[in-house]
Amino acid sequence: MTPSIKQIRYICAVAEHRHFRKAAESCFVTQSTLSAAIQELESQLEVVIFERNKKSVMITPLGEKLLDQGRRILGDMENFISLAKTNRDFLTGEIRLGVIPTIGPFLLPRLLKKMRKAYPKLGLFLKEDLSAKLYQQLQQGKLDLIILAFPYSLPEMEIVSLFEDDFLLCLPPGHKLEKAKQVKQAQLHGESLLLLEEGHCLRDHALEACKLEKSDTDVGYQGTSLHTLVQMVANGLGLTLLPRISVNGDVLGDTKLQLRKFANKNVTREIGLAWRKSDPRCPEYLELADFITHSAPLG
Amino acid sequence: MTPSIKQIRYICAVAEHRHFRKAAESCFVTQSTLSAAIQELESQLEVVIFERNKKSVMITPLGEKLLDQGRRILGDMENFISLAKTNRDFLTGEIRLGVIPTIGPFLLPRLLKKMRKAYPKLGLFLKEDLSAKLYQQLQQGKLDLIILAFPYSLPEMEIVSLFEDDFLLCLPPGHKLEKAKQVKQAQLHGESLLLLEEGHCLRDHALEACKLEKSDTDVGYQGTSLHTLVQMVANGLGLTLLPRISVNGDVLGDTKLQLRKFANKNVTREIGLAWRKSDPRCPEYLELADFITHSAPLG
DNA sequence: TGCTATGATCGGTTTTATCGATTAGTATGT
DNA sequence: ACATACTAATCGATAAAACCGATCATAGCA
Repeated sequence: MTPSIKQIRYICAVAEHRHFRKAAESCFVTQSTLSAAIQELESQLEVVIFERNKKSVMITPLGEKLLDQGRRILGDMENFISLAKTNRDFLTGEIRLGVIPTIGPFLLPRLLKKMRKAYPKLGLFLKEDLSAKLYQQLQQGKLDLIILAFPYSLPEMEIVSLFEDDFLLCLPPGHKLEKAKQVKQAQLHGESLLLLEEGHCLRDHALEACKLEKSDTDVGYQGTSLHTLVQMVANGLGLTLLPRISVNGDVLGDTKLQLRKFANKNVTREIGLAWRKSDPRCPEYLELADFITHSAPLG
Repeated sequence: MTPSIKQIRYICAVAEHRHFRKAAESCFVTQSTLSAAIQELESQLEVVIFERNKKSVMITPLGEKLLDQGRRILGDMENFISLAKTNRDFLTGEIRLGVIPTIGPFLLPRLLKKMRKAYPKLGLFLKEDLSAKLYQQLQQGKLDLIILAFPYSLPEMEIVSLFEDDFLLCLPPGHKLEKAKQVKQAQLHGESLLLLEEGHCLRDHALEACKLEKSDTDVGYQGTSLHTLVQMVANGLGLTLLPRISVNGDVLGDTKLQLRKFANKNVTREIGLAWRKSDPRCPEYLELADFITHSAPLG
C-alpha cells in the first residue's frame, strides 16, 4: 500500500506545528481525521514517526528522515502543479498561420483535428498562398507563422524543420516506366513532365530534386494545383512529380494512376515552420513544431 | 486541488502502455476507473495530457513534461517507502544495556517509557553496576552498550557524548552558604563534604569538578547511593554534590534541602554512551544516542 | 456492410473520508 | 488533594468517492 499525498501532508503539518490540533486546523480538517490518517500511515509502514505524549509531540529519528523525504514529495507535487499552470496558457489565443497550396490541403485536415484536441484553447486563422506572398505577410506581421517547403530563402526569419517529404513519380497506366519498381532521375529525360505554374516552390524543388533544367520540361502545360496536375496525367498529357504528403492526402482520388519511388536518395523537399526572429512566442512555436513533427510526419 | 498519487500512477501507466485498457490492467483497475481518473486530473489541471484517438494514444508535449515530473514523484514515493522499510528493522531485537547507579535510577524511568513508544520492537536488558564492572562486561560481550559518566578511560570502545550533567551543591536549611545564590568552588574548603564510596565515578568527578583533593573531604562518612547521601545531608552530617539529573529525577524527595548552582563554569560531568568498536550495530547505537540526547537531556 | 477494438459514459454498490462527540491521560492551578 | 484545561485517541454516523460492470459511440478493417 502506498501512502497518500494527504498523509504526507499531515505528517509534515504535525512536524511543523508539533501539535495535532493545530496541524489539523492548518490542513482544514478535524483533529480526529488527522490523527486517524497518521495512525493509518504508521501502521501500514510499521514505523513510528511521532512519539506522542499528552503534552508534547516528539519526532523519532526515523520520523525525521521520513519527513525530509516527505517534504521532497510535496515539493515535487507542487512542481507538477505549477508545470501544468504555466503551460496551461501555452498555445492559447490566436495564431495566424500561412501554408502553401502544395502542403495545406494535405497536411492541415488531420493536423488541425489533432491540434483542436491537444490545444483546445488555441484559435488558428489560416491563409493559403504562394511562398513569396506568405513571406511578405509574415514580414509585415499579417501572419505569425508559415509552413513552407525548403530550401527557400527567408531572411530575418527563424526556421525549424518539421519533416522530409519525398517526391514520387506519377504516371498513367500503360506507361513505359510502369514496369520499373523504382525509377532514376536520368530516366525522366525526354519525358513530358508536367509541373505547377511559376511561383509554386514545388516546381523548383521538383526540378532540383530530379536534376533537371527548366528547358527539360514541356512548358506548354502547367497545372494550377496538384489536383489539376493529376487530372492532366490521367488524361495522358504526361508525367508529374507528387510529394508524398499529397499522396497520403489522397490527391489521386479514384484515378488509376501509378506511383514510383526514386532509386536516388534525397529526392525530397523539406517541410519547415518559420516565424519572425523577433516574435516573443518563439517557445510556443517550437512546441508546436514538435507537435507537428510527432503527429503528422506522414501526412 | 492536488492530484493524487493514483492519478500520477495512471498517467504513467498509460504513457508506458500507450493503451488505456492495458494500462488499467497493469494498475489492477478497470478501464473505466482509469479513464475517469485521468479525465478528472486533466480537467482539474485544465491541461490535455493525452490526445486520444480511437486507434492510438498520443502524448502532448506538455504531457511529456508532466509525465517526467510525475515519474519523479513516484520515484520519491518509492524512496519514502523503502526508507520506512529499511529502518523498520532498525533498533529491534534485544540490546543489553549497562548503566551506572548515579545515572540509571534518574535517567531510565522516563527514557525507557519513551523508547518503548518510539521503538516498540526493541527489547532492553538492563544492568546497573559501577563503571569498571560495566566496562569489563562490555569487553566480554556480556553487555552491548553502557551509559557512563566521563571522563573515563575506555580503551577499544566507541564513545559518543549524550549530554552535560552539571553538579549542584546540596545543603541543609540554615547552612551558612544558604544565603548565596551561587557558590564558588573555593568556598567548599573546610566544609564537610560527603561523597559516595570508592568505586563510584561520581566521587572522582565531583572532586575534580570542585578542584578538591581527596584529603579535603571527610572520609569518615561515605554514602552507598545518592539517596543515602541526601539523607545524610538532611541529618546535618555535611554537604554534598548532586548531579542535576538526579535532582530532576527527584532524589531529594520531600526533604527540605537547598540547592545552589556553582558560579564557576564547567562544574559538570559528561554523560556518554559506549560500545565495542567492533560491534556491527554501531549505526543503531548512534541513532539511539541521538534519541537519548533529544529526548532526555534534562532527565 | 458487419466485425473488432478503443476510450467514454452511466447507474449502482462498496469503500473510504470526515465529522462531532466522547474518552483517557497529563500537566497546571487552586 | 481536587478541579480545570488541554492533549491525542477512539467511536458511531454520515457524506463523499472510488470502483465496477455494462453499454455506447466511433474508428479501422475485412
